[in-house]
Formats: sequence, structure tokens, C-alpha cells
Amino acid sequence: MAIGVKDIATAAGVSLGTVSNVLNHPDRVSPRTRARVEKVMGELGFVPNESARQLRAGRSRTLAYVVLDATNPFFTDVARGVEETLAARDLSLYMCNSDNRADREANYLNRLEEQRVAGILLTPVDPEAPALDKISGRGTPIVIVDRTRIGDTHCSVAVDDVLGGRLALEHLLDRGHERIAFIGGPPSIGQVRDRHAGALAALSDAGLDESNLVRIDTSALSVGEGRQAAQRLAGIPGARRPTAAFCANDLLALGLLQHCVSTGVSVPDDLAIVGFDDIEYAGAAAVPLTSVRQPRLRLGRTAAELLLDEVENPDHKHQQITFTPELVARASTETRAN
Amino acid sequence: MAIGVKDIATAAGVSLGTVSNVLNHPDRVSPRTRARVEKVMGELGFVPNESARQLRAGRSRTLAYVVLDATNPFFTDVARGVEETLAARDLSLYMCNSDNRADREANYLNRLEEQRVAGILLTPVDPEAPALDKISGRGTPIVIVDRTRIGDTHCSVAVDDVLGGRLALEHLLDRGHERIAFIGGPPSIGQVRDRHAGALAALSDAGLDESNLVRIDTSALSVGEGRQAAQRLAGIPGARRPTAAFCANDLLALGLLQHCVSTGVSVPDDLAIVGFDDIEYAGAAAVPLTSVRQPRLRLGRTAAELLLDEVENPDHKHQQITFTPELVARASTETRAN
DNA sequence: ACCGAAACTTGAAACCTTTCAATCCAATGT
DNA sequence: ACATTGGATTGAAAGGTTTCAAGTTTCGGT
Repeated sequence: MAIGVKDIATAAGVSLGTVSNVLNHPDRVSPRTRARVEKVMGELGFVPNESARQLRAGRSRTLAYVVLDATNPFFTDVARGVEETLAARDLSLYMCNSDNRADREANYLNRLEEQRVAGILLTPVDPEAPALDKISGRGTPIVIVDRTRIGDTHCSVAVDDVLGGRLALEHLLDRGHERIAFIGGPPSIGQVRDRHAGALAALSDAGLDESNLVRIDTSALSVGEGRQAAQRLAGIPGARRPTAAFCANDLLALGLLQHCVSTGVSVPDDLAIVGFDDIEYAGAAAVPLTSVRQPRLRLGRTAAELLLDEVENPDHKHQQITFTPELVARASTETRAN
Repeated sequence: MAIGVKDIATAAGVSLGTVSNVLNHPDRVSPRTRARVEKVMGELGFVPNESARQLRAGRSRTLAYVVLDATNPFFTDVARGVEETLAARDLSLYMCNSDNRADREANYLNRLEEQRVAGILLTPVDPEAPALDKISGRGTPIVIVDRTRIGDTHCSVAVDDVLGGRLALEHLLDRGHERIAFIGGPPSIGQVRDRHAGALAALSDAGLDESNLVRIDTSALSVGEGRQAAQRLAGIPGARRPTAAFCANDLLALGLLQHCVSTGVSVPDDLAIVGFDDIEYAGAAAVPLTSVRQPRLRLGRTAAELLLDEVENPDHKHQQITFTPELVARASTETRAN
């Protein structure tokens, strides 16, 4: 059924090798034969079998980005940065969504390794997972995106999350808040820990006790979890209730905000909110959201460049690149009228 | 360097065929040898070469979803539905982002066909593109998602966009609006045409002239374009300026809304807004957005099921499935106090 | 102990390309 | 005319796996 090089060769009256040359080394073939072969290919609807190609030639022109949550605009923006860089070199990118589940991530990594993709960009569920070493040890380079990993066994690009957390908290402290909720989780996520740590650091720098940061744990960084956190926050007795919330990402912040708006809690008067990531929807929210911005596209572009270097450059050196986040102040933390 | 079945066979003291059987037909192998072979595989870090596998066996365990705009939450929600269905059968999904560009789409389709993926889910830039017929004619099934195509050469799942447009307009007419903007484009997108047609139909059913639907063309369905459309809308002299806007999707509506809020145009009092898709951020917007809801997850699940049927079932029949949209009323169209 | 059947294992062929050393041929220089 | 050159073409081998017909072992029954 399927047309192969052999059929083309027969139909065009040339040898197998010549057909292959037309495909891979057009310069080695005389213009006349090349034209003939290409014509036949068109007529017969020849589609090269990439499996056979790759098996023989060993190379691969596809990379993959295994993303933690494809529905989070932050990651799709990073992906856009990656694609920009890859498209310029005629490489394809497959996106895989681990949905924050280690088993799904492992599954995808496995499949990708079996497929012998040229390289993998990964925002891992657990950056310390030993599987990552195994995979890159066997020859599939992995670049870690938006996370960091202890040691220098991999390239990585990330944002200084501790600093980000600090920025967020300093902003709130500046605005007079002293009792602040930290909403985020699960704590297994290194970023959540880092952002929390940064917040704590800012607090103690300001001479305040750590107990002023009320931790509200969530089981994921999603809008739905944000809404639930809002309920728990509302359940805290008035006197002890925080006047501001720092959310570990914008989805949580949006959920929190949504709940506040619908239950009549005024933002920022009753509760100031700071998010993290500054996704496009943050600025368009019910109350435009103050957020800690990460350079999403640059993150993606840089990650792609590191990966390409690792793929192509024999004396590649691993690099851990850290970008600096930036606080974008909006209405959700405007100083209260008093 | 890389470990192959041959190495495993040697190390475990069995034949090639047996190793293969351990991999593909564990029941044909005695537990004892199986254990031994598996142990060796683990020790040597054997990773099957999927290219070779696929070349020989002909099958493939991956499907792909070529999406129009990975940053639009609508599509990532559809993708989630797809993944749900596929994960249950241990199939992997690769997502590719055509970014609304025909060349990129063609590129991806090409790569996927060369890769011999089992099947493709596609939200095409142009549903009538002849390339689609060619590809499925050569044996890679394609299911069209969120679009329809003339004829029954492919399976498709979509929402009745004409009805959706009608619902949106009826809602606005009910609320007393008579001069309404239709914001969307480019008109090459069939959905935009359909939603517009539905809007027109509702208008004439209500006995109003078509000139009451002011068309504002955009070059894409994005937040940024929504903001630009807002400016054009604002430029229309007061008397002729519409009192309501129906946006071809929620991203446009969010952009429009954002611009209104920041320039002091009151929504819904000065301008009522209806979006389309009802993405998660619609309800969380500055003014919660009235929108026409599409059953995103079901769309994805159903598309995946159709594709699987086409892949697995020899006497598969193409089906064009249409879902019914539903209007979700929120604050952005609340009746004006009068 | 021996038979036959059932359970397991084997080895070679096939999948479709790319690669590369060898061959061919036309054109050039003498 | 003839040797030389160098570009164009060829054909067989190789790449890692699955398949399947054929071969070998094991075991219950007698």
C-alpha cells in the first residue's frame, strides 16, 4: 500500500541510492534526474518513513517540551518562546502535558526516549528525580525549565523565586500590611518553597515575626484551589485574619479574587492580593492583579538555545541561568484610602 | 554505545526472539527466563528503539493534536478532554501548535505523517484544505476538531456556531440593545462567519435591519486584538456607537473589557459584552463575562473516541457530531438600571 | 522408561532507509 | 585518439526490532 523509495526508484528508472540522494543530498544528483525523481514522488504521493530514516541515520529533528500544566498560560507562553527559537531552525516541537503527575511525566519521558527525540525540555514534577540523570546519561539531553536542580548535571533556566517572594512581600509590607497569608502548595513544589522562603525573609528583614505569615496550603496551583483557599481564609476569625494574600501563582490569585468578588469582600480594601507569573489574564482580572512577572518568552527562548547547544555542540557546558523577576503593581494592592 | 535487544540477549543467554517476546508477548515466555531477561534489561538500562519497533511492526502508540492556538485556554481544555480518553488506553498525545499559520500547520502534519502517528486530531486553519484529504487518503486518519468540513470525508466534532451566534444576539436583543457590534475576524475563519451569520439571523428574526450589526474586523482572535477593537469602537461617534458587543471569542471579549475598564467605559451600562467559549477566565474577569459555552471537555473526549474508532475499527463510519452551545449570563450583560 | 502434546525458545527474514565504496560516463587536456 | 578527471549513479550492507515457522524442552500419562 504505502509508497517507498523503492517504488520511486522503479518508477523513475533510477536506483535506490539516487532517490535517497535526492532526499538528502540534492547537490549530488544532476538537476535532470533530480527533477524526474521529484516529479515521480509528487505523483505517487511519496511520504518518507521517518522511522526507517531515523533508524538508519540516527538523527531526529524533533524536540519535546514536557509541561507541568498545559492549561496554565504561563507554560504556554514559555512554549511559545521555545517554538520561536526552534522554528527558526526548522525543528518541530511536541508538547506533552504531565498535568503535574509524576506517573504521567515518567510515561512521557519514557516514550520520548524510546522515540529518540533529539532533546527534551522539562518542567519536572520533581527536579531531583534520579530518572532525569539516567535519561540524559543515556544520551537524550534534558534542559530543566522554570525549576532548578541541585548540582550541575543539567542545564536549567529559572527565575529567582526567593527574590520573587521577597518582592511580593516587601510590596505588601510597604503598603502597611502586617498580617499576610501565603497561599500555595503542595510544599513538594520547590518553587512554592522558594517563594515562601523569600516571603519569610522579607518579613524578618522588616523586623516582623514569622508568625505573621499565615500559611494556607493548597493541593495544586489552580483556579479551583484558589477559590477553596479563599473559603479557608474567610473562615479565620476577624482579628487574626490576614489583610493581604500572597499567592504562589496567578491562577490561585484569580481563584481567590473570584471568590472575594462574588462574596462581597472588597479587593484591595478588605484583602490585598499579589500573584505570581503575571500571566495575561492577571491584568484583565476583576481587579487587575498585582503580580511578580517572570520573563516567560525569554525563559522559553533561552531554554531552547541551551538545549540546542547541548544537542549540537560537542563541548557543551551545562549552565544554570537565573532570571530576575519584577513586581508589577496593579489595583489589587492599591494603598487603602484612610 | 546504546544497548539493544541483541546485547540483552547475549547478557541473559537467550535468543533475540525471546527478548522480543518478553517485551511484546510476556505470556509466551516462562516466568523464569522472563525474570532473568527483565533483570538484565534493568541493569543495562535498555531502552527499546521505537523507530525500529515501529518500522518492523508498523504500529504506533502516539497520536497528535494540532491545535490552532496553544495559548487559548479553550484549546487546552479540549486537549485535556482528549488526554483523558487517551490516557485510559495507554496512548500518548503530542500537542503541536500551528499558531494559526497554514505553513506551520502543514509542516506539522507533514512531520506527523512521516512519523506514521496512529492518527491526528486537528483544528485546521482551513478546514477545506485539500491536503487533509491527501493525508487521510494515505492512511493517517484525521479528525477535525471544533470545525466542520463540507462533505463527509472526515469525522468531525464541533459546536453549532450559527446557533451560538443566535443565542448571543437574542440575549442582547432581550436586554434592549438594538445597535450591536460584532467583533471578530479574520472572516476566513469559518467559525467567525458562522457566529456572525447566527447573529444576523437573530437580528432579522427580531425584525431589525442588518445594518444594526456593526462589524468590527480583527486580524486574530486574541486579547491584543480585542483591545484594538475597543479603540475602534470608541472612535465611533456617540449616536452611531453600539451599546453592546458580541465578540467571536472570549479572548477578544477580555481584551475589549480590559480596555473599557481602563478607560472608564462602564460595562454593562455603557457597553454590554458577550463572549464565546466560556473559558475559565471569562467568569473571573473584571466584569464577569456573559459567554456562549461550548462543552470543551466533551468536544475533546468525543473527538478522541472518533479517532480511536477510526484507528481501530475496520468498518468505521465517518461521523460529523455537533454539540449545542449554551449561553451563560453574567454581569457583563446585566440589564441596565433605568 | 517412553510417547505425545504442550510449552517454550530459536534464528532468519523483513521492515524502509541511508551510507559509502565502487563503478560508470562525459568532458577535458594533450 | 587516449589518458585523466571528477561528477553522477549504483548496489549491497547496515541499522534495531518483530514475526513466525521450525526446533527443543518439559511433563503428564502409561
